[in-house]
Amino acid sequence: MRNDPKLVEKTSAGSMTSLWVRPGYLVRRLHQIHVAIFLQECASFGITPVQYAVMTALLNRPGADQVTVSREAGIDRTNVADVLARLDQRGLVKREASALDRRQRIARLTDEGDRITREMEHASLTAQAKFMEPLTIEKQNQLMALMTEMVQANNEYSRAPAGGHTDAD
Amino acid sequence: MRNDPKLVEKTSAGSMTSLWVRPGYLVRRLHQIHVAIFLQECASFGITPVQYAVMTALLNRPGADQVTVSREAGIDRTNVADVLARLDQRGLVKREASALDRRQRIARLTDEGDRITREMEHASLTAQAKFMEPLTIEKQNQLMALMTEMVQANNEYSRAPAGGHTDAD
DNA sequence: TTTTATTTATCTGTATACCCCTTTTTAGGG
DNA sequence: CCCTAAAAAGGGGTATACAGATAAATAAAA
Repeated sequence: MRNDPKLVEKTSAGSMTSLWVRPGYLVRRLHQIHVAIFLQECASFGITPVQYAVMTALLNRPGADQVTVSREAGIDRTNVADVLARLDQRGLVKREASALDRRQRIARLTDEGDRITREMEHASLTAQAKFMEPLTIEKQNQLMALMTEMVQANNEYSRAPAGGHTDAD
Repeated sequence: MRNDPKLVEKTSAGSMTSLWVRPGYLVRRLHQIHVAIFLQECASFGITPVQYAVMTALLNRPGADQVTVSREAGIDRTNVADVLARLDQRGLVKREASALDRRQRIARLTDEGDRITREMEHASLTAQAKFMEPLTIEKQNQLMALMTEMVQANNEYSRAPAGGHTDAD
């Protein structure tokens, strides 16, 4: 009780309240925490959450261009290029110019990249479980449903439109 | 219906499923979206969410050292130093060596920093409302409760321990 | 076909976030 | 009192995230 952060009240300020009532603060902390758990759980692979997202996107869509990967993984276009460059440098991804559209740059997992992506699935699921662990199963489902609703509704914000699907499938 | 991202299924991969069932993906997107809305709503001030968190922390605790600010705002210690340096450069914060403990570097809002922090409260609340808008009030409360529970339980992860309170108050 | 608009990628610059390591200062133990 | 452990800050390095601008290629319109 005495330790409940929500009890923190304004001090010198006028109407300032605790950060704990700000959705943005909680979302930011949640993100920090998830990244920390993921990195801890997947330390042996040396792969970040964003890199893993890109790799699974390429697993689902081999030979996708950067914009497609960006939409698939919900990552900024500019950033996707950087991430792919790092993965390329580590030999997990190879990139080549598209024959169909010479503006596009096609990316594909190498054999090692493919292998690592599949091997990481277990660690990834462990990280997820550890992250959600504090909540009961029912609350976990509630949280997932609420977050999904939020992301879908606000999808247009930020430079990561997040298609998740394509009509041209 | 046809547009529901959750309907995306595995393709070439073995057991890979959509990113939309991964809590980490949703949290990352939610964070991206919140930052985008905040920056849009507070564009006239040129202040980022993290800078705003630091400024309100200093409003609540004038003359705090960097570690205290870090805990108060839930921000990495190293990062707080960078943020304070930028705010100092813009004349919103002034820093000085502590007289009590010469290891510490004390930070304080300038008059302009104080003024801007207070002026931003309205825009900040608007951004919050816009962010949560897609949900009903009841669901908003549910989401806040669930996120608070998660952050409290996982508080130890990431280098931003987030005190939020002090026994020595 | 020439012009215009759009798309894709790249480059520069800023800001967050965190790691490891070092320096300075303080606090504690012998 | 000295010496060691701990705390605070800083520097260097990596990785995300996005804004703004430019260049190249394609698509659409005149």
